[in-house]
Amino acid sequence: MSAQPPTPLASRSLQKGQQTRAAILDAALGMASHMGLEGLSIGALAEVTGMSKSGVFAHFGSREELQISVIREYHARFEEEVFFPAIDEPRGLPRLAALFERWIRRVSVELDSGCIYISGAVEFDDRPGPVRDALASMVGAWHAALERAIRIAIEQGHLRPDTDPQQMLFEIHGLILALHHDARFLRNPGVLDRARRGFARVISAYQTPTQE
Amino acid sequence: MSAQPPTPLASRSLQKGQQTRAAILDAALGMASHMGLEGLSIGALAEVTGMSKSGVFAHFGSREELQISVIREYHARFEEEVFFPAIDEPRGLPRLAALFERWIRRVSVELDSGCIYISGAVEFDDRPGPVRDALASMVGAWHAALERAIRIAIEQGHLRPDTDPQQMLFEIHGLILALHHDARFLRNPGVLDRARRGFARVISAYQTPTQE
DNA sequence: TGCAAAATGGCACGACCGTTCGATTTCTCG
DNA sequence: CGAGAAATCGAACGGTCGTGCCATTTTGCA
Repeated sequence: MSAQPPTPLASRSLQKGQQTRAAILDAALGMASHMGLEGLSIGALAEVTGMSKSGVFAHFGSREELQISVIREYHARFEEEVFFPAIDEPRGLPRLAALFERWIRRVSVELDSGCIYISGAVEFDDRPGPVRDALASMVGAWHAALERAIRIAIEQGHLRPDTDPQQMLFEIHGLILALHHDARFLRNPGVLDRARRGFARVISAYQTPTQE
Repeated sequence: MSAQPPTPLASRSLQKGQQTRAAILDAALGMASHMGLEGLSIGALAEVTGMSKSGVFAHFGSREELQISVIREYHARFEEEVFFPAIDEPRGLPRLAALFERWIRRVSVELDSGCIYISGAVEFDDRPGPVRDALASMVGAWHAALERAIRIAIEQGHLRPDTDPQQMLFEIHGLILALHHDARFLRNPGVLDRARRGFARVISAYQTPTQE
């Protein structure tokens, strides 16, 4: 839908269109971060980018496709900022800790605030359809990556062998959600350190009783 | 606004009006549980209750007031189902555990599913105004009640005296949010027991090292 | 340079929204 | 029972929304 050129000729004609499409997507991501995926409006998007409504519309074909594109774009940036840098860390606890540290920063930073994975999950938990499917797929991939990191930490002997990876992931995920809630809704300062302390407690509960 | 009669005469004229108002509010609560507070529509509400749009509208005066009324109604039911029954338990850990157990049931039950506190926090974290204020007030009251229960458990000697109540509340709240996320968005079964196990781990981390 | 294709703009449609207003029905109570 | 108040209805307004259609501009390539 976005990689193969539909016309047999003109193999590399993806210049101007893709460029403005990227600009629209960038604005859409900022808008969705503040107003949610359901708050995305083609009219408002046109106003921000200085284009006409139909000009914006033509790039996606439907509002739903726009929402899905925003989700994919968020996924790409999330990988870039959280997953890829952390995956360079040594296998086991260091990598898991790096994933968490970058995760909490991504969620709580004031700038382009708001995690679409979290707000989208609430918006679409009762709304079946392609948008929900795309969202669930991305969130599932991220959770699977985290679970993998936990399993590696077990294999490396950093965590107790009887650790339940899904249970541990559940508890870590809860810390992220509480961070998001308290930082963005309640505007509690210093909540980032609460998340870090919670993570340390989870780790210490599951790690092999070496030092101490 | 809802208790004192506005007219000097007619002291007990709150019969038919309040009755249909309650019916509307009941339908609105169910609708908001599924579509969110922003998904509340006066037209759809009129269709469900079999009234006219203006008939529904007249009971609240504005959509915002309707949303706030829904929040207050949810708060009342939350108190009724979670807070009041648990407050009868003995002070300390039993009471705290009862609060948590009723809380997770309220959040994860399939029927009129969806916690308005949670979905509302996401919807209004970037939207100032009276609705957000009302929501934050209710959530704040509930968190304060929980923190009080934790402090009592410390006083009773059930929890270690150096326990940070806010930190503990943060971690418990995370379990609830993760439960809500996994149950409603990911549709993971058995996630209720994950929340219970997480709570047990939090308790065991903060409780006084008596038995074992 | 010129031509086809891609990109964008302009305009209007139909649907739904919250809200207003005045008429009408229904209730409440002396 | 009857008067006055409360509750409800019906229709309409102004607005925003996503979307379709067609003219126009811009782009990219032979």
